[in-house]
Formats: sequence, structure tokens, C-alpha cells
Amino acid sequence: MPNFNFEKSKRLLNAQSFQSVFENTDLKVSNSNFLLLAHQNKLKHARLGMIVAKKNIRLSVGRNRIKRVIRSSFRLNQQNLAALDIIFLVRKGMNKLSFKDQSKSISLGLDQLKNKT
RNA sequence: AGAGUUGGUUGGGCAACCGCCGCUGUUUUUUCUUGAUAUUUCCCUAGGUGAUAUCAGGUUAUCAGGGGAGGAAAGUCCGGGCUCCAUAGGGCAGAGUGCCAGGUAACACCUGGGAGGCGCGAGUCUACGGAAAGUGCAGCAGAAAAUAUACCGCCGAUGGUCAAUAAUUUUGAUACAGGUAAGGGUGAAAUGGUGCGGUAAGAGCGCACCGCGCAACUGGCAACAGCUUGUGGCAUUGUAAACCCCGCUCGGAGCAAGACCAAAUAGGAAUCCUUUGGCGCGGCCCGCGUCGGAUUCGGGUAGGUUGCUUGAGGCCCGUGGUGACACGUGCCCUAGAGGAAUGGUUGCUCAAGACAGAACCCGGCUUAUAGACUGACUCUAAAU
RNA sequence: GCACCCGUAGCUCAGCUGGAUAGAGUACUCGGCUUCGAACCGAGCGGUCGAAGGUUCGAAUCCUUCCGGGUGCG
Repeated sequence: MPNFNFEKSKRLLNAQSFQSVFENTDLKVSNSNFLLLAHQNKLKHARLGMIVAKKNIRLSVGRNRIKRVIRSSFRLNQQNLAALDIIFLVRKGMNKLSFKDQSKSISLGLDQLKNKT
């Protein structure tokens, strides 16, 4: 039975964990819509952090929508990922894509991340 | 039927699966933990402390049930509640507000009414107190811009000069003194309007009507109104979203408020007392805290818990009121996160889904908004 | 959460307080100077004064509401 849960232990919760990923970036996946940074952690599962700037996506409805799409893609793909701390930086124009294109490109990025490990 | 005015309701629906956050219940005992009781260890007693067992509860986990963004959640433009500062008090300053009456916890909001503007009308808009308390400003143009004056013009009766005449009278000329504000032109604005009389020409100079001011009367709680009466010949332009005056209102900070539990670290913290001085509470007065002395032993950052959703709450009915609204009976509980939850996938369906995401909570205002449903009213045309 | 500032010519700003011509520098164009160019001198071009309402005879300026950009405190 695959585990699709997304509990608090699978998120990056404070500034220190974000900072450690920024300072010790092991892997990078770039795209016109987003940038992925990853760092090896000592846990047995991956953790996710998201940064959606107000500057890039003006309306809070759009920001919330993008975060939900990213979260659900992470949730469905987490079995395939190694023990990484991943930060998801969203760039301008992400909100102009449709739901399907967004989730497709996100899972593509996660696949690339998996291949690099 | 067309054109329009003005309110109200709603803001995709259904099903399945995978997820997130509270709540309720169940089971389990593993971890942690609180309280009570019993037994027991240590300390001289009071009492405190440690261990074990039982019961009750919390927490974590499993499963089940049920709930989970808005009409604007937005802008932060007003008004409150709540919390702390002193039970938030007095004066000045400052800020706001401004037809009248009512509603409200309060308001700059709402309701009803008045006045004025716009519209054929239904309706709609209005910061709508005071310009005889004072000060300021009013470019250019125009003669003159707030004092009353005179550019063109009109007159020149009266007085002057000149001419005619026998004449000091009379007639004519001149435009010198002077009179005038009718007309012209300028301007956003020029000192009531029309008519008649009057005059040298004119003029509220006189009269009639209209307008205006004041007073009375009548109606209205009032603002205000009156084709009611008297009176004043009419003098006092505009601007107060210029200073200002008058009436009314306003203490400050904000949930990162505040309260509780409390690692590390530093050694201080609390209570009482007294005079002066400095600092903070927007400025001043008052007051409070701090620097000094005495007494006592707890205080508190990170972090955590709480504040946190039952409230000026909603719905139905009844009563009072033109209405906003108030009162009463009954029923209902309807997000509470904390790097921040409402999503995704699939299928069906229709009109193919606009604007847009709670962060302490309410009442308004303003702004954004695809559509759908619906009440009342007006105008035009036709028919009856 | 609270407090506050700024939008004027292609660019950088003044003029707003205290109302009556929209201005300066730079850029651009033309002419002069020079053998030519730069510099310099002279002239010109260029503005819905962020938007919409209101007050006023008259609004870049005063008032209100929006739009965009930015700052500070905790």
C-alpha cells in the first residue's frame, strides 16, 4: 500500500532548515516556471518547502492554488524520491499555465531530480 | 412591446477515490503526563519527598461519523467591542464633524422629512452652520472689482461765456462749472426686475405687480413652508474643500494587545518611604514607573500554552412604528489555521462558472464582479 | 497590525504650502563656429501634470475615492 500522506514531518517548517538547503545545495533543477533546490537530509523520507513570492504571483488565490498543485504532486511522487530536503521556488508566469500543464511539469522536475541522485 | 428607474436573493450541481485541519465517539496499551486514594522510603514533628498499585482524565496512534472561506474574506476610509497603560479625569493645543428629526453600542452609517440642482417622469445628487465678529484674496479685460465711482454716452433746467433782440426778459449756440446712471462695451461677478408716472436728462424719485430683508400670524417636535398681514425703498458681490467664528465629538496604544508555564544566560526582582532632578506615557498640569534608602525572595528571554470563536449571532412567527429599528415566543450552533487547512483525479450535467482566499471579533462605507431568479414603479406606442 | 511618502517632457527634477505663463537640465532636430568632430553659442520639438469625481469664475496646486510604486516601526 503506497503512502500518499503529507504530514508535518514531510514539510520544511522553519527558517533554519530553509537556510541549510540554500547554503548546501547538492542538486538543482531549473525551468522557466520554477527552480528546485535539494539537499541530502538524515531522515528516511523527503521533505518539501515552497516559496511563492507575492512579487511573482500577485493574487493570494493564485499563490494558494500553485501551492496546492505542488503539494499534491509531491504527495503522489514521494515514494520515488530519496531522502532530500527540496525547496520549490516559483517563478513569474506559473499561474498562467493550466492545472494539467502545471502538474505535468512539476512531476517532470521531480523525475529529473530523481535521475540526478 | 420597447425604453428606463429602483430594491431583494443567489454566486455551478451530483457521485466515487486519494489527501489536509479542527470536533465527537470507539478501541488499544506502547510512550509521555495530571489529579485522587492506598502501601511504603528518607527527614525530629507539622509537613515535605521518592517508589509501586488502582481509578479518573489528558496526549499520541487506529478506526468511524460529521464539519471546514466571502459577498465583497479586499482597500484600511470611518465607528465600536476586547486587552494593557491610572476607574481615562481637567485646561490648552490638535483632529474630526456640520439642514432637521429619529435609529443605533457607535459612526462620516441608515431611515424619514426640508431646501436647492438635474430629469417629461419613476427617481437621483448635494461637506447643505456662519460672509451686518474680524482678516485675506478676486489675474486679464473693463471707467470702475467691493470703496462707491464715471470711459463712451445723455442732459446742461440752474450758474458762466458768446450771439440776436430796445431790454436785466426771451431765443439760440457752447459743453466751462455741474447733473445723471437710462443705454453701450468688459467680465465668472457691475449695486433688484417689468410697466406707468415723473424729469433738462435721469434715477425706488413716486406708484402698481414680482423679488428680497425684517417682524408678526398660521401650520409643523424641528429644519422649513404660506397667492396671510405689516413694514423697509432695497443697504450689506463671491469665496470659509482661504484663515477664522459657533455648536457637537474625540486620552494613548494595539491580539506581535494581554495572561499563564518556563530551558539557557545575566544578577536582579517585588513591596514600602521621602524631596529634588532627568526619562517614558503625542505637548502642558496632575498622576504613575525608574535613579536613592529599608524589608522580603523570587523574576524572566528563547520556546510552548492561551487569548480563539456563542456573538451588539442567525432563522421563523407575532406586536409597535411611515421607516431605519425595537420588543417577545420558539428553534439552531454554522472555519478557527499557525511557514498557515477547503485541493487533486475521474464521470455525468447545465446557462460552461465572474471578482476573488478568513488570521481577534463585529457595524458601516468604498472598490472589483460572468451570469441567474425576482418585487415595485415611470415614460412612449398600440389595443380594450 | 500601524504610520507615512511619491507619481509633472524619452530621462532627472522644480513649480503645489500661499490658486491665474507648465518650467530647468539632459536627450533629440536644425543653424552657427571648425578642414572635420567634440565642446560652445542660438533656435526649435516634446505634457490628457497617475485616474475619476467635487469645490471655485478658474485646479498640476484645495477636498474625496481609486490605481501604481516605495519607505519606516514592532
